[in-house]
Formats: sequence, C-alpha cells, structure tokens
Amino acid sequence: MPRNRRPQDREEKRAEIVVAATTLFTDSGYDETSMSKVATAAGVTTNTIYWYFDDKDALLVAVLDYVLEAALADAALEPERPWGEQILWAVDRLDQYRRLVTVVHAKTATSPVVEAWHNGFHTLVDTLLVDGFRRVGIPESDLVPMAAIGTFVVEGLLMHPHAVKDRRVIVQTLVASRP
Amino acid sequence: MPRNRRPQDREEKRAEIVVAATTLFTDSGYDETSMSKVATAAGVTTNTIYWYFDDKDALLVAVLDYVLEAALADAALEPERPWGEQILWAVDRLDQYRRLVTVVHAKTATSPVVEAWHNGFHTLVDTLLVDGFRRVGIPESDLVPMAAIGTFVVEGLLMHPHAVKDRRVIVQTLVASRP
DNA sequence: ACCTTATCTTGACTGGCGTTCAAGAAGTTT
DNA sequence: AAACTTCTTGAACGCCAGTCAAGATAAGGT
Repeated sequence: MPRNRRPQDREEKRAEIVVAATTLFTDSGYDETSMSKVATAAGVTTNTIYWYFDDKDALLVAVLDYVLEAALADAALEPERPWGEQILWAVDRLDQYRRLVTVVHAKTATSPVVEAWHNGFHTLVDTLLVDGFRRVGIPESDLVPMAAIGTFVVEGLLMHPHAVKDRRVIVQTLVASRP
Repeated sequence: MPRNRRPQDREEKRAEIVVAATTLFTDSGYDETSMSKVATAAGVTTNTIYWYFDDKDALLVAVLDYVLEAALADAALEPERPWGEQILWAVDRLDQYRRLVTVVHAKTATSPVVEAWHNGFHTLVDTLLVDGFRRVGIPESDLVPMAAIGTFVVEGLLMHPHAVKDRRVIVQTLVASRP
C-alpha cells in the first residue's frame, strides 16, 4: 500500500515543472533549453526533474500532453463554424507551438516515447479531419486521402510562417476542392 | 593571388567529408552523428572538418546541397510523365532523406544558414509545383495556394512513413482535385 | 515516543558533445 | 633557403544529459 507524503503534492510539483518547460520549449526551443534552465525556472534542481521524469524526452511528451489537452478544451468551447474556419482556428491556436511541431517530427525517429505520442496525435487528428470532410460532402471513398492531405496542410502551415491572409486562401482552397 | 597547395585538392577533400557526413546524417540522424564520427568516417580529425566548414550547421547545408543537386540531376534524366507520377517519383527519390527533412525544419528556427537553404529550397519547389499544376489545368488564380498544398503534401509524405500504395492514393487525390 | 519505510531532494560526478586555440607540417612563391 | 599560405593536429574549454550515493522529510507500525 502506498505511503505517500502528500497524496497530490506530487502532481502539483510535476505540473509546475511542465509549465516552466512549456514556456522554455516553445519560446527558446527544445534543444536550446537545457535541463538546468528548466530547473531554475521551476525553482528546483536538475535532479529533482529526473525524479518526476525519466529523461528530457519524457518531459517533452508531458509538455505535449499539456498543451494538447488545453487546446482541446478550448476547442470544445468554440461555437459551431464552417469547416474551413474550424481548421483556421486550429492553426491559429496551435501556431504558438510551432517549434514543438518541428521538434516532435525530428525526435520521432529516435525517441520511442515521442514517436508514441506522435502516433496518438495523428490518430486523433485523422478522426477529426475525416469527420470534417464528411460534413462538407466529400465522398466516403475519398475521405481517407483527403484527411491525410488535411493533416499535411495543417502541419505545413504550422511549420512554415505564413501571413494570416495566405493561410486563409490555402485552407479555403483545400476545403473547396473536389475530386 | 591564390597560392593553393594543389588547386583542386581542397574541393576533393571537402567532397569526401560531405559524402561521409551524408551517409551518417541520413542513416543515423544529424543529432546522433557527432563531428568525431564524421571525422573518423572521412579519415580525418575533427579539427580538419572545421577547416573546411564553419560549424556543424554548415556541414549540414553542404550535405543538403549535395543530395539536392544529385536528385535534380536524376530528375532531368527522367522521361516525361503524368503530373501525379512526377510527384510520386520525387517522393520516392527523396524518401531516403526523410531524416534530413525533419532536421532542416527543426534547425531552421535557430540556424540562419539552414534557414537560408530552406528558403531557397521552397522557392525552387514552389516554381516546380506551380508549373506542374498549370499543366493539369488548374486555373491561374488557384495556382499559388495549390502549390503550397502540394509542397505540404510532399513534405508530409516524406516526414510520415506511408505504404507506397497509400502514397499513390493521396497524390492522385491531390492532383485530381479541382476547386 | 521510536524506528522503519517510502518519498523526495540534492551535491558531486561522468562521459560525450561542439567548438576553439596555438603550434606545427607541407607545399608554393620569392 | 627564407617567407608565406595552406592545411592538420593535440590539447583544452565550457556545456550538456544523465547517474549515484547520501541525506532530508513525513507518514505508518509498534
């Protein structure tokens, strides 16, 4: 039976570290942020971080879970809108995590834990996109490739800076196109 | 006036280092390849690499130039084919450089020299895609957003493993779609 | 009250990394 | 053969992710 010091203290402290890491990873970049910088920002020592997280990759995954959960919660509050506007909202909302997008793809090749998160993320995005394209009348036989194209466009917009106006044109072209 | 030891020795040795780095970067990854591993593979010491390249980023750019030039030379030898087949050929040809694609996007945020290469690359790809989509009858007003979508699809296919059959379906859906 | 036990924190350390520096070897020009 | 440029190298530096063993803290059992 567990003999925790304080039952929820652990999760609180863990969350503090994740918050500190999120700011640093998104603003300065993952590779550019050392564990000691995260530690200082969170008011602990580097070794303490290693008590809560296996390694730096695990901390990255915790950050990814954190920002994704927050974005999904925001999305749930948004009113119903046309399909194109929904995609644009998502791109706008996730734009602040641009640097995380690139680093996830780079680390997926070498870090199993990041790869697992990446797989789960794509599964989620895929179901959302299939539903969206179905709503605008894409035939059932084309839903799978269209969802893939949609994913690539969203990721592409996040990984490459575009003016808001250009984003709009690209997304409108995407949702307006028919086989 | 130049007083070279041997006029072209320099370029030869530089090329040897680039070839060694290309294999290691594409097979093992950029971050996972230390300068000393490149040096050993090229039969020199790490310091010698720094005589030919400013830093590791500059070596990466040299590798990118090298593989892109080779791919473009190959493309020039290919016979004329339908637009969709041309895109699929490019994805097949570049698939071996998957790991370079992800690392370029990740390093673009922090390395000016990689960012510059990335910008040039996108300019090149954009003109190729605009021409291709024009050939299949996309109206002039939609060429720019379609080229952007095409770029994102190609990059997406390179960054995410897909069965050859799935690639085909996605690209065919892309080139068949009309506003 | 005391001892045990699990949870948490830390200082000191390790091996490897990218990069720099000063010194030297090798070839070319004068 | 002296001077100068080009190339190569051994040794070192500061920083990094990650490890280890020792200690601090609070709860449970007796």
